[in-house]
Amino acid sequence: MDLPLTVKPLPREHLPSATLAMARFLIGKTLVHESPEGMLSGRIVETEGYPPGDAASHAFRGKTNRNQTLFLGPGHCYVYFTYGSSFMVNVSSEEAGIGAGVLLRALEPLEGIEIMQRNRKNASVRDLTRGPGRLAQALQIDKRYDGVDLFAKGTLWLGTPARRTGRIATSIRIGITREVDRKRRFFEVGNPNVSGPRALSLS
DNA sequence: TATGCGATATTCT
DNA sequence: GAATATCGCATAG
Repeated sequence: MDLPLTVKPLPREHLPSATLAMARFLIGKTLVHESPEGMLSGRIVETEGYPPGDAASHAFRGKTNRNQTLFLGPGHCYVYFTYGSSFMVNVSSEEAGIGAGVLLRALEPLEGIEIMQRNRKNASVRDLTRGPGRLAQALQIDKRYDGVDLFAKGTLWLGTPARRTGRIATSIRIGITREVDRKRRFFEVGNPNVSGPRALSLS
């Protein structure tokens, strides 16, 4: 299965300049990893925005060794490890010097499904990239990619939509303990690869 | 289908 | 030393 011809690198200037606009914008776009084993790609179907001043953001308490990628300017890949088992993939989302990001929570697998299944033993196709930890494992994205510019020539990049994007809805975010009422989660309505409780993915 | 719980390691306090 | 932007398995309904 080849990458649809319509998928090309996304021009950096198409990125909205604010975090929540970017979180919505990224729904339907393509995440591509040209891994040593082959092409791995998926449609982004679920994101969460963590804008400046958000107490749930890793950048809220200022720059640290871990979160410095969030301060690099729009379009950099912030990867961190959590819960002793999972990597999380984010896109930095504000101008250089301001820490903010968009968490990529779920993909719809497009290309390299067999490789993804090898990476994630015992997972059904639906579960390959449904959830932030799962998508990172399926696409083999780890700490080595922290700081990568997703709009520069490289092996990890953002592409144009592979097909038309469905309706987008919002909800509160998942797995946080602060600013819990903010509706900063975005998802493609009805897509089976969207993660989280069913009740959060309706409307 | 829904809910609950333990595993696990890195970061920050 | 505590907390964590989660996952997968177990159990119950």
